[in-house]
Amino acid sequence: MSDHLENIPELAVSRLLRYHHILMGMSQGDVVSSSDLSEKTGYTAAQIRRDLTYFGQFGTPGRGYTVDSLRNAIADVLGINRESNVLIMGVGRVGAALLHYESFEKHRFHVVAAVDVDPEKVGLEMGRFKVRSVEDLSDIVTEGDIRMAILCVPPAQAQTAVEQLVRAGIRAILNLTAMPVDVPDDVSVRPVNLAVELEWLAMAQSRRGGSRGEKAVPETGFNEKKKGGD
Amino acid sequence: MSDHLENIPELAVSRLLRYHHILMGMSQGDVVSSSDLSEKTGYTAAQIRRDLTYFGQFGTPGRGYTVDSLRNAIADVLGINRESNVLIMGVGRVGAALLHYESFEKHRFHVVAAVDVDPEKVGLEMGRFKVRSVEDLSDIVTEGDIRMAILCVPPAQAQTAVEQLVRAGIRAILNLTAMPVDVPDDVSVRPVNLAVELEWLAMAQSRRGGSRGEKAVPETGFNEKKKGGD
DNA sequence: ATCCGGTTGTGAAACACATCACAATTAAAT
DNA sequence: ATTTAATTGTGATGTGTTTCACAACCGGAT
Repeated sequence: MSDHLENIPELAVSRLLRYHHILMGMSQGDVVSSSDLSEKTGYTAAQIRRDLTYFGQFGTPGRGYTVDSLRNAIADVLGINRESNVLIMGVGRVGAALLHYESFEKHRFHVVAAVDVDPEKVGLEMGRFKVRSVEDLSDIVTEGDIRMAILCVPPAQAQTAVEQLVRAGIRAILNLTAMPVDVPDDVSVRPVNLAVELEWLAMAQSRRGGSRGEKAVPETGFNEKKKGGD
Repeated sequence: MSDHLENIPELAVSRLLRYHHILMGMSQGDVVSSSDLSEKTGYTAAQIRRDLTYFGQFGTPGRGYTVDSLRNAIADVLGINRESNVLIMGVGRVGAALLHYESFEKHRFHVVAAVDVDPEKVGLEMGRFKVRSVEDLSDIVTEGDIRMAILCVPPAQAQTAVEQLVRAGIRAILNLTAMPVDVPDDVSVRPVNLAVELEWLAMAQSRRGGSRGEKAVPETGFNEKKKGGD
């Protein structure tokens, strides 16, 4: 059983992440069928079952899947079944907001440090954190066993900040600045740009206006029915 | 020329949005070739050319595409070639941060109002806005010709807030709460969940750790090479 | 005028992915 | 035990998407 992530179709991987997320919101003991998941996701039941066969067999015919074990199996194959420490780079309005964000913990991400260049901000108490200086970055990263960072600096400083992060040992960066950044091949960046997200909505809007009613905006950019997802 | 959005493959649409975004960051007069775009996006040059053929012909052989006209053609077919007014629902830490966010304007999104339920917050001056009461929502939406909203209320209030928005006439909602919401079929929701974005990074991490070096995290969840996105 | 490097646009082939439809399996009821 | 209703897992099939490879084209140099 249990093929590896490489052999699973890209599109299936994005759905698996979605299933995982939904399963997290269900009570562990429950049983869920492919058609239950179908309703919640908008994907067909057959597709969901097929997605799962890519890496094993988890269901019992006639009943379905137990939430707990299925969620666990997916997390295993996706490689997200572990804790991660996270650092917040830049405690402007956005960074400060994230320091109070609570849903990271549910997903086993632990925000363990906040860093800024501005001497005015270094030393301030924000939420349960004391803001630390970017000069101590390497130490902070090492001591805290941190590999991921959320980048919330002003766009103009994005590239500089990224280089500091990489030098300090960070391997994965969630880029919330509106600025694209370059990184070495062995570092991952995931950009989140709210303006682009609004473009998706604008597209959906014009689609409706232009013709008859149509599907809602897909989560990843692909097939799916309605219902907001988080 | 110029087929309509319905006939363009879903996956191509998501790439087109990406091209559009990149072209926005280039000087209007310049000429860009499919291989230039290939470098910037990680998609193959052939695929980029193919994507464009779905709705017309814009290039000149031997030279490439003029940034301005290509960007415009893409915006037209995607239906995002117009201004949109946007409302911010909930001015907690996140909502307040967005009131100062500047890159919306570049994408022709105009934040024109901020609304909250909390009487303590109503009337406050934030950025260039005076926070208004959720009770005036319908009026605000009508007067401001607003069809899109960014939802930044606490998760527990998400569904209620969405219902208020829909009743007031909002047709598209960017959901920044970590809570899935239900909407009527004629309303679009686009969820943005930072914890899920971190999961993507965690996946990429474990992929590297598990074997040899590999691709960076794709923007939409699919093929692409390296380089941070915006 | 002609050549030449560079690039587009696109049939055709290859590939990836989704859907269909059903045998195999199970838990529960009788 | 046997039946029943439900649901999984998967060959086979069909559709959608990407890649390949190259003719047609353009602008500039000679």
